[in-house]
Amino acid sequence: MKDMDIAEVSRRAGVPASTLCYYEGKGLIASIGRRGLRRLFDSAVLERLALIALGRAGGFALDEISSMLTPDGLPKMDRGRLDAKANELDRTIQRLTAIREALRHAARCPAVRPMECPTFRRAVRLAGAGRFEVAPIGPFKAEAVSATRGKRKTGDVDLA
Amino acid sequence: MKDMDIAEVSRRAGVPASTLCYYEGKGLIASIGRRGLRRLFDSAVLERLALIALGRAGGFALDEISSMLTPDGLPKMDRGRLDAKANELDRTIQRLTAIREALRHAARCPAVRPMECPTFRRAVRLAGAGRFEVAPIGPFKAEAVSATRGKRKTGDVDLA
DNA sequence: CTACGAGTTCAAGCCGACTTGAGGTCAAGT
DNA sequence: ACTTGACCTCAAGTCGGCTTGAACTCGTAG
Repeated sequence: MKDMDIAEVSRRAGVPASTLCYYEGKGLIASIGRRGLRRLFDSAVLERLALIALGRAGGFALDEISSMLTPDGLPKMDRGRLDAKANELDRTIQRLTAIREALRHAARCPAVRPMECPTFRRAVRLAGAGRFEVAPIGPFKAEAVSATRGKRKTGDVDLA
Repeated sequence: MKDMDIAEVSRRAGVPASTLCYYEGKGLIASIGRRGLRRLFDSAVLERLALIALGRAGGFALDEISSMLTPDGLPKMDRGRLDAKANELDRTIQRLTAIREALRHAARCPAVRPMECPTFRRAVRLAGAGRFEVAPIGPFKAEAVSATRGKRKTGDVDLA
């Protein structure tokens, strides 16, 4: 396979050349050599870029992605790690699904105040958005859905 | 209703006081007055914060959220806008689902190189990886969202 | 041979959503 | 009256993922 210059990789992968440099700097991709100063890539990089894009689309950080790939582009994670990631994603999906339903519902629910509507409140709860002790009309137990991985130091919601 | 000081709101909503100030500055929430310098809130703010958290959890920007709420906390978006949002979210969910499947599959597929496996390739394709318009992932999780607000003019992707 | 322009490096900038720090105010407890 | 410490404001810092700019190199077409 003929090797490609950065412009061609950029074109074929749909990734700006500047990003390719950046990725190379981070060790996410590697050029196969140089012609003068210029990088040369072989087509394997396209595959690798696809994997990187897949990871990004899944919300993974670049560092995380690079820890998931060997220098030769093979995944290097054990099954447990992959499954853990999948589960994490699964929780995200469930949250987003709840929010989507909340939006759809809000589009046609006639309740004056959204929180008066049980369906809406349920969505809020599923979204893990508000463990708030708001107007307890009906059973509204906030379970610690948290798992907030940012450092929420104020994280101890009272909700007695 | 007895009004609350910022510490109480913070505690009950699980949101740092600094964030409450920040939100007030942005016009997302409002205090009902001051005692001396100190802000006073009434309990309606908790509900409003729940809506804000819901929006954030859905990956919406603060500006976007504020454009969706009236000053009195009622949603002000028309049905079309809500549905559009829901659809957006729906596409995100589908992408994430594809990625989740890719991960699960990768955990047990014996193919040496991931891209040799048709199932995996399909997932990559469904994930829309390559031209990423990376969307809402987690709240409180490394903001994967942002960034792509620019122009991805480096358009067509051509996977290996 | 020479100019052109694609490529290179490195530092700095940008965006969003906050957080942190310095320095100041003031309500309330003793 | 005095101390305490919760609260205030505003500027600046942080983090991730890039992008942009300036200054420079060098392969290649004419």
